[in-house]
Amino acid sequence: MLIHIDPQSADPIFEQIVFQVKGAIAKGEGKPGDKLPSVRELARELSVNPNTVVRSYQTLEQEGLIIRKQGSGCFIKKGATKLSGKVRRSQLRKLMERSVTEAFHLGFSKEEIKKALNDGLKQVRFAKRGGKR
Amino acid sequence: MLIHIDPQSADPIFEQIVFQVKGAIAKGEGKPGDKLPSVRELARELSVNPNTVVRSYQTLEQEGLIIRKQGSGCFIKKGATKLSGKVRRSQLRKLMERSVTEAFHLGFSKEEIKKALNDGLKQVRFAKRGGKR
Amino acid sequence: MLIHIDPQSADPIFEQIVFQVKGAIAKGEGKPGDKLPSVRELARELSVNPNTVVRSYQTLEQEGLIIRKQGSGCFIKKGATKLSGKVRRSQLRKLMERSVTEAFHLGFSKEEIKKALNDGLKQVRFAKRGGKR
Amino acid sequence: MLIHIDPQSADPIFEQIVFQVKGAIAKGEGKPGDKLPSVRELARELSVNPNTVVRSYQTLEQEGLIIRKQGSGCFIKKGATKLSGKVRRSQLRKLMERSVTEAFHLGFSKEEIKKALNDGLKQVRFAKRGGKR
DNA sequence: GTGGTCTAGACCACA
DNA sequence: GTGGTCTAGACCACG
Repeated sequence: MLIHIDPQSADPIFEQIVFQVKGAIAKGEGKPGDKLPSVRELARELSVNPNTVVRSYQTLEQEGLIIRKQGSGCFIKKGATKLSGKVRRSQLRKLMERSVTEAFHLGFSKEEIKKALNDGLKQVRFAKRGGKR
Repeated sequence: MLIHIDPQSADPIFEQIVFQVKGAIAKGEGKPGDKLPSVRELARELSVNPNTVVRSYQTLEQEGLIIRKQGSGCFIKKGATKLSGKVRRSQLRKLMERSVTEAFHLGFSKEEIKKALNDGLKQVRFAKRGGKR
Repeated sequence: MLIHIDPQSADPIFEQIVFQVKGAIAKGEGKPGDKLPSVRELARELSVNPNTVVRSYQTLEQEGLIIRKQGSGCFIKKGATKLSGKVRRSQLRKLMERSVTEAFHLGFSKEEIKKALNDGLKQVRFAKRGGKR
Repeated sequence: MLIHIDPQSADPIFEQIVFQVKGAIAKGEGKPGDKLPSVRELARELSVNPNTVVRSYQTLEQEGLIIRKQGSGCFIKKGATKLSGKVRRSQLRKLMERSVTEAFHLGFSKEEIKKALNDGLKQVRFAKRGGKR
C-alpha cells in the first residue's frame, strides 16, 4: 500500500492518510485481515509525527474499516459499515449533491460528470454480486 | 434564493452559506446578473455574524461565481470558471474518486451510486447544449 | 455539569470525561443544544492537558452525542444513535452479558443484580413514551 | 470448557481469555476444583503466545477465581470474593450505571434494557438459594 | 516490537 | 474568544 502526502494541501495530513487508506481498500489493494504499516513505520516513511498517523488510524477504526490491536498492529476489517441505514442514505445523498454542484460550477456537462463517475467506479473493486459486503 | 443554516451541522457556517448559494445557482434559482441579499440583510435573516457572511461572499468571489461591487452589492456572474482545462479535469476526477470511495465504504453498490448521482443531476439546471459554459 | 476525574483510576482520563458527559446527558442534566464547557476551560478545571479534553470531545462527536463547532464551542446533539440496528443490538447484548458475568463473580444473586439495574435505570431520564429518541 | 478468540475484536487477547473463563464458570461449565487447560495447551489451541495465556491466568488468580499450583496446573476456586461488602456493592453500582448509560445512548428503552439483562441472567447458573456464595 | 495515553507548546481557522 | 492540527517527547500496556 503506497501512501503519499502533499504537505501543501489544504486537507489536513491525517485526513489525507485516512482517504488514501480508504482508497487502497476500495481498490482492492489490501484485503480483510491484512496488516497496515505500523504507526512508527508509516510516520517515518511520510516524515510526519507518529501522533498524526495514530490520529488517522483512530479515525479509520471509528469508521469501522480497521481494527487496532495493541502489541500486534492494525488490520483491515471485514466490510460492513457500522452506520444505520438512514445515516448511510443521507450521507450518500449529500456526497452526490455536493459533487454535482461543484462539478457544475467547474463547467462540466451532465454527460461529462456521468463519465467521470464511471471512471471512478471502474477503479473500485465491488463485490462480484449479491451478499453483504 | 432561500438560504437555510443547519445549526446541527458540523460544517462551518460560512461554508454552509457558500454551498447553498452554489446550489441555488446550479439549480437555476438566481441567474447571472441577479443581486444577492446584502451582507447585513442575510446576517440578520440567518442570525449569524455579518463577518461570517462577508467571508462567504469573499469565497464565492474568489471562486469566480459572484462579483462584489463596492456600494451596490454582490451579483451572480456569468459562468466560466477561470481555471485551465487541465486543472478543471483534475478537480473533477478527484471529486468523483472521493465520492465513489466514500460511497463504497458506506456499503453501496455500483448501481446505487449511479442512481444517487442521477438524482443529484436532476436537481441541477444544465445549459441546454453546446459551448463552453 | 459537574465533572470529576480520578487520576488514580485505571480508566484513561479521556474516557472518564467521556463517560461523565454521557452520564450527565443521560440523567437529563444538559439538553440538546446546550453548550459544553470549552476545551480550555474544562482542561483548566480538571488540571489536565487541553489535548486530553479535545480527545474526549472528539470521541463524543464520533459517537454522535455532541457537535463541535469551530469558533463557537461544543453542543449537545439531538439524540438518535448513528449506529445500525444490528450493531446496536449486538452492543447491548455484550454490555449485559459482561455486567451479569462480573456481577456473578462479585457474588451477587439474580435479584440483587436486577435491583441494581433498576436503581441505575431510575437515574436516567428516558423519553416519556413513544417517538424516536 | 471451550474458549474462542475473536481476531476481529479490539479487546486484548488476554482479556478475551479472562472473560471467557469467567463466563464459563458463571454458566456452570467448570465447577470448583476443575482443572483449567495448561498454559501451553491453551496457547497452542488458540494460536496465541503462551505469555498471553499466563497473563490471563495471573489476572484470574488475582481476582480470586482460580488458584495456580506450581507444577500441577490451575484450578477453579470455590466462590467467595475477597472484597469487602462495601467495595462489592460499589462495584455493582458502577457496573450497572455504566451499562444503563451506554444502553441509553444506544437508544434503547427501559423495557428493552431490562429484557436484555434478563436474557443475560438466564445464561448464568446461580446457586439455588441462600448463603453468601 | 506493537499500539495507547498524556503532556507541553506551537500555529492556524472560525465567529 | 472558540475549536483544529501538528510536533516532540515521555511513559505505559500488550504479545
